[in-house]
Amino acid sequence: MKKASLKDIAESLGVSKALVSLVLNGKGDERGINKQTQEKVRVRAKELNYIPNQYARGLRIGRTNTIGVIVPDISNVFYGKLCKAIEQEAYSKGYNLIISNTYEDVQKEKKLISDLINRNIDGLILASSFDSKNEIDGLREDKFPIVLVDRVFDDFNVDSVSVSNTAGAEKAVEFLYARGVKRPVCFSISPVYISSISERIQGYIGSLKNPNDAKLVQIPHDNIAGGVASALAELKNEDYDGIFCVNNNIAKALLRELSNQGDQLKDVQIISFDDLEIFDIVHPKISAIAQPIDEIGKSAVNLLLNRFEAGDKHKPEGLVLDTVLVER
Amino acid sequence: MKKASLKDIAESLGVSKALVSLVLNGKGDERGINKQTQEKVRVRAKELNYIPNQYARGLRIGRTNTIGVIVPDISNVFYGKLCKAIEQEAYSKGYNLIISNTYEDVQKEKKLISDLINRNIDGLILASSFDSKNEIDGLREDKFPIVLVDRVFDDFNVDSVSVSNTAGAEKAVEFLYARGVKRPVCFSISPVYISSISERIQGYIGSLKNPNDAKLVQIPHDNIAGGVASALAELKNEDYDGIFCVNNNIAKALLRELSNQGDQLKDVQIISFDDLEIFDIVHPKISAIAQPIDEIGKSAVNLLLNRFEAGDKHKPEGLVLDTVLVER
DNA sequence: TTCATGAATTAAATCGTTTTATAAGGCCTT
DNA sequence: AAGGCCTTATAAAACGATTTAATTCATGAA
Repeated sequence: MKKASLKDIAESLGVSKALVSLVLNGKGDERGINKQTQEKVRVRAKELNYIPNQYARGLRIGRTNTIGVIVPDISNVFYGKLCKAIEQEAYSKGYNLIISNTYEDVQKEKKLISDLINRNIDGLILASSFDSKNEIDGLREDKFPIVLVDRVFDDFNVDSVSVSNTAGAEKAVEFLYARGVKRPVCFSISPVYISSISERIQGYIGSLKNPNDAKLVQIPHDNIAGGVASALAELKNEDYDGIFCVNNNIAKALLRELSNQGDQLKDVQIISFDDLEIFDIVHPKISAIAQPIDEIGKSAVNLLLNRFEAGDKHKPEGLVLDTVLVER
Repeated sequence: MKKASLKDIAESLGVSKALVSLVLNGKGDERGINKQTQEKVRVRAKELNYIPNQYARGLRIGRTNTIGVIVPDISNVFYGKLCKAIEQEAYSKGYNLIISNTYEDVQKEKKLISDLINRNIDGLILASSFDSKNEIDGLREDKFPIVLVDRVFDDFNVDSVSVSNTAGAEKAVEFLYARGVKRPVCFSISPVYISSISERIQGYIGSLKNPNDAKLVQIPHDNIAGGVASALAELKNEDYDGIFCVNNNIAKALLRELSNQGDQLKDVQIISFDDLEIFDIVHPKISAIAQPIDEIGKSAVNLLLNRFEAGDKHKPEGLVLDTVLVER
């Protein structure tokens, strides 16, 4: 049983391919095609289990109803949930996704972008690892529809969805103070050129009571476990009583290290950017600055769809969503 | 700057599209095309930044170098990691992925399968929520290349990659006994028709010292938190000292519930199928039957690629991988 | 001169749609 | 009988690649 094509339907009914195409695309009435004929076509299409070949269609009309998604690592819960949110919204609007991971590899990201584009995706949702917007300027010039998420660049000419990282970090510091913390320290990831991370660091420093003795630990992104361990060792004799983790990876590593050491840090308050389900079942419990992941995904898709409809006269939008403090 | 096509290259060089196509597909020598001409073509292609239109190509040759992946929920860490493993292997072999989630919705799964297939994916990797293989018989008849992962059916006519769930569950029970547990109970998910789950239950029952008083709790998959809570309440007066969770979702819910209740179950040993990073940073620590996720993904892709090459004379293979006990 | 051989290249068909421009036929007017 | 005007339907071109079956042209052999 081979797949049925337009031609099969047409021949079996003794009509033309054009007519069948018109009917199945809902243009039957508009084009004044006999109701009965229309009905016949629809019935036969169902009988033959006709499914249009999207590639022929895409070739002809230049759209494929497919959105490309590029994230650093889909097995990271944050991006997993983000992809889920994107997928649900896209699916409900009739779009499929092609998802790819960069693992923070800039070269791979470049290759992926061109790979996806020549697969005729209609648009791209990108959580980029690039250190500057230069890399995506080419896309901008080509007016390729793109939405940046999570990690954005200061550029009003491209759609983006992000959260108020600075404000989130401020909330985190305020929370620590409110819990009686006197000297908070920030566990950050390096490199810090990624917008979301640098904004969080700024927010942290900016809201310290005494910005001059900001304690900032940089942990290499490719050796988080080791970085956290040595950071804790170095801080051993320092005087601190609160920790702000810039993302969930750091918080997880911190938890693991504390667990290994038999958590002798009982009197330290911890808060992390990104909420994880596990944060309230571990010891010590970890408070969090939660991102509205579903909304980020949903907005990104809708921004892209708007762009599809408006075409060139679309005015790029930089959406900034709020975070939520989850106290534990 | 519009995208360059074969025709653009051909015209700018005064040769035919056919020649350009041949050269760029590496068939230049084989077809005896002048070396210099070949060089000219390649140079010009680069100049014009030529990228073949995959949809035209796919339409013509019937392949698209795209693999469809359908999983229940990509934001579940297990499937997230599985997708990552699949993506890495596929990418290294020149394939892209289209990933979709079913959220255990059988109707959506059906729709997704036909959606993906008419997008001309070359093959499908499927972690199915179907309760019987009937649903995929249509695909089998059409000889559509498909590999089942994680959840398989007893059917030697379709490729599959799974783990030895029964043996894994046996290991789990043995582990509990070895830790001095006398009366283990199994927290299962319902419905249990999913192969992986039912095999684990069988393994559990089969390896009990006294199968007659097997304690089996069924927790509805759409209300795991509530199910676990009421299960614990019911078991309150029962006499048990070990828990085997059939998957990570149950273990997570159990942890949360224990945490809420201030874990008054200190003397209960817990082991879960599927390992999670967090299992060793929570209290109580949770042992696990770990699945070789990377290998599952890798094998699935390679099985599919073998099938592509061998075509109809491919003999389906049911790969069963071993689990690893992680003691904590 | 003619014919075969081989090297290098190409014309044209094809994949399955969509869409534009046109046609066929019926009926009504004049 | 001819024209005009609906209604309904269709032929054919286009999208951009691949591939088969030819074609051209030079060379060497008979």
